[in-house]
Amino acid sequence: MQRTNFSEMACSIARTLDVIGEPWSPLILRDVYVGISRFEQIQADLGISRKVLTERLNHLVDQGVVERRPYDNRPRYDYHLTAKGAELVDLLMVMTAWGDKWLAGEAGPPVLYRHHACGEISHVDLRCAHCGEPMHAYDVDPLPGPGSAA
Amino acid sequence: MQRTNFSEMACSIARTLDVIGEPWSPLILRDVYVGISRFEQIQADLGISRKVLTERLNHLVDQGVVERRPYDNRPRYDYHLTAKGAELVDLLMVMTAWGDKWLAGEAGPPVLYRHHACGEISHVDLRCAHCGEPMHAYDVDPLPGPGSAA
DNA sequence: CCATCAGGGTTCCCTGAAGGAACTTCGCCT
DNA sequence: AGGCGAAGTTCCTTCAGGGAACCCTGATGG
Repeated sequence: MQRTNFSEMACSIARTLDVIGEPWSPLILRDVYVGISRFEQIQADLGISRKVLTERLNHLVDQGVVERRPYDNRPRYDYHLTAKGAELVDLLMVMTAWGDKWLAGEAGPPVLYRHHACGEISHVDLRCAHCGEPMHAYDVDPLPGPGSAA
Repeated sequence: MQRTNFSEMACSIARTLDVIGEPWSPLILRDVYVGISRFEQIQADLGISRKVLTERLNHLVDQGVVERRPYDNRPRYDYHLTAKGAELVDLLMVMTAWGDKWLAGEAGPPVLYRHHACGEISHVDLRCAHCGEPMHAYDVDPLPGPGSAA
């Protein structure tokens, strides 16, 4: 995607974008997460160009969020999330929650999440890791950190 | 960014990407959120091309996540988050948390969040909106919803 | 034992978006 | 009247995405 290399930016958002910010990457991650794990399956599911899919998968593997595994004696591989990648799914769940709320379409969401603990179809809510209270845009003061140009 | 129009995909992740998935958009949102709200300021802070910044801001305004306001009698404008945009900040906080954890760099994060409720510099954790228990990748079953091709 | 098949890519060309710098516009300021 | 500064706009060049065709490898099958 970006000509500009975000990883130089000393910003966690920018660096995260450098990992999954390229076009298609979040959708590829979603597919891998829900079990669409083979090249052909992902390509067919997303309608993505094979060239771009190759590039994205290589990049995700390089970044350590996805793992390439042989599943046959023949040269056949599938892709699985690493621990690092599994935590990126948080991002997908937040995108899903926001999209469901603000952009709800006719066809409805393609992925529903049933929460093991309560058994309900639910969505995520953000809490403070420290005190457990809700933590959204106006529940915090954003403070310029060391890497800020502001 | 994408030639392919994600908004057609009947997928909340894809539709969300259609709003803030283009290169730079999340970083622009971050700037607006932390108070870097004028065209020149954002351009200088990010080093983004003026052309692309214009396009992104127009798109964000069209999507209703950012609002353009005059701040002078002269033709001067600044940009502010709408309610829809403020909820997108959730996404930035999750990206920050993930990036801080997995991609920590020398310079450290550019934005720190101090939580009003507890006064601590903290980060977000995802909870089930229904039962309040932790909700991450392997705490849920992703179920194919109506829009899925799987 | 050669032909076919299927998965997983790679190569090629074409188009369109990002980068970058120069130019424009509008209204204040002196 | 001339200059300034914010906020764009225009133009050109370069590079990444789309799409289709091609390639390679190890079964399988007649």
